[in-house]
Amino acid sequence: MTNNNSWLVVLAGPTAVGKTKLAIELAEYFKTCIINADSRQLYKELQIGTAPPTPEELNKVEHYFVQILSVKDYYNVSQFENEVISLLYELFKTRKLIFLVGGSGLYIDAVCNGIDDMPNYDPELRKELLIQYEKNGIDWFRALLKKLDPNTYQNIDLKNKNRIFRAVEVCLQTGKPYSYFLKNTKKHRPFKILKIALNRNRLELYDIINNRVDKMTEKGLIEEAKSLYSFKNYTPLKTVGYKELFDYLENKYSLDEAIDLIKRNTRKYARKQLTWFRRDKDYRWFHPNDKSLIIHYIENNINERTFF
RNA sequence: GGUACCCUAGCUCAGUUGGUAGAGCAACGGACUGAAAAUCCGUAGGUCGUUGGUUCAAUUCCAACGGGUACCA
Repeated sequence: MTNNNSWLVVLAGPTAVGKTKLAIELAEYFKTCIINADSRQLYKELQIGTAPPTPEELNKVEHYFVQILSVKDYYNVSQFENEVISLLYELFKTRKLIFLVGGSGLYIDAVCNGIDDMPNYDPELRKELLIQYEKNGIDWFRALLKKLDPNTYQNIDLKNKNRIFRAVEVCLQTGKPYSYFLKNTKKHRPFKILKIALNRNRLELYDIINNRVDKMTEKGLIEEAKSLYSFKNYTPLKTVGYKELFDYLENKYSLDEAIDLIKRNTRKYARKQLTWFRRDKDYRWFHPNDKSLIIHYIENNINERTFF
């Protein structure tokens, strides 16, 4: 895979825009496989709410990283990066083009650029810090961060408690400031990358999202959420489509309110994804219906027509 | 038909003892390094129901009209 003719083609875009369908058509055309880059389609229990490829679709094209984990498993972007990269080493032995398809911007960037080497989080420490947080509030945490890592304190969003938590955790775990690990260096990849993003008219996208939520409830999303209720505090269940139904099951909302909230939060999520992909100027934008334009774009870039 | 109350941002509602107005949600934009479908930040948007009166000045007080809600007949 050290040759320069290996291509990773990224297909990104907001949820419900049509990535899955188009990716399968493209993979069939180029006779290759798909690596999923959607942080929630990794989990096998999330069958309905994350709109993973259907069994028929999975049969058409070889897929990787779809429903490989349990919601009980701990997982993170760094593991994803490492596992995808070693899989790519294998796959590029027999293929020249591979698709990376999904909507999780951070996961895609981790594969394309890499992320810095840092310690994993320590559940015990986090539990302890959570207790401190409840007791002392966010100001106490800010002060602690300022003491442990003035550099990060200067640069971080001090209103974002997840960021503060993470930085403090790394400092306490390693005895070194978080900023020591944060090098922001782009890793070299022994393959070329072509980035494609999909988008469509906003109202049309919202319409598709709203309809898809209705279809999910018809398919049994509520039952699925009920069956996963006992895992509601696990990270993978902090997901649009599930968290709202957990609140419904706790009588915080009516069912109708919960479903409206799922639609609203999915629309919001789509916008957040667009913000992420817009920032990266390497993306070339297409409408999901422009399949032949996309095929030309890929072929023009890779300069070859056979892929075996 | 009578009485009372209401009409302010796309929605739900604050508010101005008279000096042309805000919150939450929605909309739109942005940030993003082991929680990322997470977690945060910002922007815009109103002839304050209509018409008239009082006043230096009315979204605010008064009247009529229109629309709504509740109660009484």
